[in-house]
Amino acid sequence: MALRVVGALRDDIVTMALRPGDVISESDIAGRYGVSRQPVREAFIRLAQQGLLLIRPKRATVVKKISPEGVRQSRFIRESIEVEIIRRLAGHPSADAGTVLGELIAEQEAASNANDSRRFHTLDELFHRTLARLIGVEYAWQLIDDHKMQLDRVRYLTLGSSSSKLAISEHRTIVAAVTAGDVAGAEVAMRAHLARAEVLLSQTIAAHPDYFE
Amino acid sequence: MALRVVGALRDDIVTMALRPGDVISESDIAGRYGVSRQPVREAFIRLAQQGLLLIRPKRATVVKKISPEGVRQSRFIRESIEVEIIRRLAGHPSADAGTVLGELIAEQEAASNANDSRRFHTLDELFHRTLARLIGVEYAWQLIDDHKMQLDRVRYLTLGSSSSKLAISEHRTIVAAVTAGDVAGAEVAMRAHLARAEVLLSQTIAAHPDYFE
DNA sequence: CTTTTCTATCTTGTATGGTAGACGCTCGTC
DNA sequence: GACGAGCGTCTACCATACAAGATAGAAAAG
Repeated sequence: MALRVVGALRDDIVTMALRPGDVISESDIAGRYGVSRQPVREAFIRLAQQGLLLIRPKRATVVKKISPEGVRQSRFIRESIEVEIIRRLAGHPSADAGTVLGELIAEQEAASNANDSRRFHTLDELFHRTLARLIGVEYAWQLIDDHKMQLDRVRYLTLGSSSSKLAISEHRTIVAAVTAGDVAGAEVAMRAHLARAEVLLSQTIAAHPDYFE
Repeated sequence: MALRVVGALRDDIVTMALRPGDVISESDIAGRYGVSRQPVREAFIRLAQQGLLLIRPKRATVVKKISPEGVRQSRFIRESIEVEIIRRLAGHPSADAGTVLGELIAEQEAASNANDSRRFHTLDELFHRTLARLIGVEYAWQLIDDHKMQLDRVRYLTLGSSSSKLAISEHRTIVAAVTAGDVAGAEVAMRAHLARAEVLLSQTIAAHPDYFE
């Protein structure tokens, strides 16, 4: 089906198997997956709406280059929402929030010690998603997830730079502030945690300038 | 073209010409607009991704009913971002921000006195969009715009209840806090401004229960 | 009268043919 | 040698035809 093509292409894009600037035609992808052009076309439309492809009518369809400005604003959106989440969470600290988050951090430490960066990435995402779930706005996280694909492409380029120990430490600081009901402290900790991605971006741009616009 | 169908259908949906629960088939719309099924189909995909349509495979396509939970979380997203915007704006008050916003409010008052609710709505949207533009995150507003369609459907159901005078007053309070560099005050004012939509929602649900799920 | 099964007719999904537009290359001209 | 016009070839786009699934209603069996 068409959805299968969507998933396959999205994976290829975020894992940089399809690199920014690559041109892909409907016929090309259709032949590669053994389907007709129509499902591929619909997949293109979906991915274009998600900002991964750029359809230039009657010309070609290219994998969208990463827009530094877009990444910056995606970070702004994420920081706005995550800060609001952490403030509400610290303002009304639930009983089991600390335990649930503590268990997640423990698993993250295990993954970090095992050098399983893939699993650590999953747990890190789950940590932030759990924060949203604890105040009942998990749907809001789905929104972040869509825009996080842009950030994930950058993150994939900098996979080896495992600063997982630092991230775990920051997670602990955040949880501590939440359980203590320290709204201002939780906000500061969350902003600091998210701010680390800023330097990553400029480093990545310098390392792969042709992937950006 | 297909984009024309998208625009027409989106307008019909937010203006309640197509009501939640209505079933629309590709052939039906295709015949109505004098085009083939294919462009209509692609329009359906786009609108489904925006949460306005629900495509049930091999069954039918229906105008999605308004999800109260979805509206609630859309409001959460909007409040998170707008609060962050107003805090940054109050923290670094630019010189001409006060004048630009003041002119917009003056226009709003003119539209309100003329009972031109359509124009007032446009100006209200422009006001918030300008706030985003002033700190360079206009793209973030586009994101809100997508999710605001859900809120706009609710707003359209309560069109006559013109509380424009109150909105203008709140706008003035927000701008005053921004120009004074009062971060906390601006945040409080913005939250109060956005919170008014909450009672609107429950009222609307009671008035049109069959439009919600 | 109730229940079950089958069929007619909807729907969306897929495949294919044809169309118009944009690009690049070749050839001709200055 | 440099530049410009014309043509071939690529693309996304649209229209049409076919296929597969799902539902509603009628017909038949209990």
